[in-house]
Amino acid sequence: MTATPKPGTPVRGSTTGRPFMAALDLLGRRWTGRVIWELHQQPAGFRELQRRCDQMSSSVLTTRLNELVEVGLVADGEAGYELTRLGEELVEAISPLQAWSRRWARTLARSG
Amino acid sequence: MTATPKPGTPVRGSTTGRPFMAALDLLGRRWTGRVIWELHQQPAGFRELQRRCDQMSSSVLTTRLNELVEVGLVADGEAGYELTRLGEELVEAISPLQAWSRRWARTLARSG
DNA sequence: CCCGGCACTTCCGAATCAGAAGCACCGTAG
DNA sequence: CTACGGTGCTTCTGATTCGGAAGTGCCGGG
Repeated sequence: MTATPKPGTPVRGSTTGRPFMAALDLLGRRWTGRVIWELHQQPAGFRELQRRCDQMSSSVLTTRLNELVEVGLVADGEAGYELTRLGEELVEAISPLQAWSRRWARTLARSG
Repeated sequence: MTATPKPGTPVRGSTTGRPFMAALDLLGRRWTGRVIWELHQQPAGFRELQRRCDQMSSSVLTTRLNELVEVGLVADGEAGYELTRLGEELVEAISPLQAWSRRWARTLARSG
């Protein structure tokens, strides 16, 4: 498996390991954002999470969960998988994206 | 090529086409976030952009640029490729990620 | 005409992903 | 005890996507 991107470690496309680049790399993997978002809505076990992510493949879900645990965004607790404090902070950091995406939809609807 | 994710269109992993899911899908492609970020720093032509993105492959850069133009985030102007207003708003929407990534780095450095 | 730079495009091997199937481990019911 | 359903993976195969080198066509200058 490809190395999980972490700040301080050189990642795909950046030899410096700048935290922001590592974050872009981590988020730039299929399903990563979605998994984080769903766990923010509600902690869940493996299968429920898989259902909520439109039946994403179990093999990818396994690797995503491992990656996210490894970098401290997700923990395996009593309620199943759940976001850590850091994970919740990430959700807050990308939550403006929600409002933006609605603007995007409106703009595209008018002109595209 | 896979369809470019757009709000209102069913996208990979979501039959509803909810704008936010489309945004997560779009950003969840390799290099997309980075390309947007670099264009925000400074508009650039194809080759300069490729250099600034750590020599990402030209084939992928071409498809990313086409996708981003298609969904109205990037335009091909006088200074080369540049973000549209919508694109700049997206950068603002994800800019909290910068501060977060630094917290992430500090936290991992202590405990990971 | 020749050269260099640019913006791609094409090709192919490698990495990643999707999807189905299967496995081992519970806890409960019989 | 055995059977059974649910869970969290793991494995496998084929499709998609990515990486990287090479090539193409189009300027503009000399």
